[in-house]
Amino acid sequence: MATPSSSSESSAPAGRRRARRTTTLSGDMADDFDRMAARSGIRTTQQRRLVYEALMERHDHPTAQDLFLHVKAKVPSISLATVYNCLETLTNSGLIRHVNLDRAPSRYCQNPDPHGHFFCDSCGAVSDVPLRGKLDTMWELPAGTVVTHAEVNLRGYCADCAKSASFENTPLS
Amino acid sequence: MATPSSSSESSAPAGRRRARRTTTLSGDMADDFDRMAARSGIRTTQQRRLVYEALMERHDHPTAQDLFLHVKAKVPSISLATVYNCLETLTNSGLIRHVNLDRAPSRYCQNPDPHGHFFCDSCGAVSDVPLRGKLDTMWELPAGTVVTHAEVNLRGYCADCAKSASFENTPLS
DNA sequence: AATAAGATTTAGAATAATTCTTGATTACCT
DNA sequence: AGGTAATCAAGAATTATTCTAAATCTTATT
Repeated sequence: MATPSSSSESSAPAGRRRARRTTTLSGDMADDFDRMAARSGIRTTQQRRLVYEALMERHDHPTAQDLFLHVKAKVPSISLATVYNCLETLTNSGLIRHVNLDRAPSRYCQNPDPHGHFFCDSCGAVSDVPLRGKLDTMWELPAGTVVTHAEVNLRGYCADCAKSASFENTPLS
Repeated sequence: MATPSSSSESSAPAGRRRARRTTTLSGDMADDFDRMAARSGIRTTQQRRLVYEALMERHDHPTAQDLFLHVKAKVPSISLATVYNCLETLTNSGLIRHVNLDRAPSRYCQNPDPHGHFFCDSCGAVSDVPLRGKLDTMWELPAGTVVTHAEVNLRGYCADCAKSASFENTPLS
């Protein structure tokens, strides 16, 4: 009732399996989610799919609140707690990443591969940062230590802001 | 009235300048704080000195609450908000460091030099981690980006815990 | 040493992100 | 299709941290 299907299902190419799909952008993305969810051993619920898709649409590392509003526009019955639950499940399954800077509201990252994050103190932008070299060559840990999660967070001024800014903080090096 | 001076002031060796010292461990450490505070341009209050000293006594990255209880044992009038204020001032002055893992209570680090932190998910220990190489060679940022703060947080199992543990999480690599 | 001005401290209230609780709904296995 | 455990919605609860206002302290200046 809420979401009219944009094109008739019968015109879908052969090779597509599932039929009922209430709300989504492209069937491909939804299939992606279902496939990854199955591989991760988590249940595929509509809420998880919507939260996942909402995050995949964005490269700006939204907060749970951001995603909640976005998803709620399509499915008004969703609750913020559910968005938190979905994000936790997706994070634990390795499909997305959870990003924290200081005690600001958590942000979420669509890119599950190892990388760092840069936070611009001037414009507030958050961006992915490729890391040079293999993770375990970057630090020295006692033999026998097992590292399951690594997090690299940088703060400062992005190139655009740095040009015009007189920053109060001294650069690191 | 509250704090009797422990020794007569007149017997202090020449070369010492300041006189009144209410509560401290060793004069040396207090002098350290006063010197560093002066260099950083912050006021030297008794609370800041006590919080600083409490942190310097420990290598285990205590929380604000931990430090509050420790200092309160000596100076019962101190408030938790003051401990937070002092820690923020000391952090902003670069005398100590603020450490966050996920959304657990903030921890504080006595070592202001660049290094990372390792959190053991089994025993809860937090330890400093030396970083190999210079910071700005570890990641790739667009030209012109200014980095003022860098944070490396690792999570997993310390050598002791890893020996006996069957961990649920897969190691990173 | 006394004074003035502004910073800091205290105590408790307020904030806000996140988690918890409970009953209803849903996905998935057989 | 039916049974069962997982998940969801709604709102209350939690809790680390920040804010507020009045009192006190630090420091620079007499």
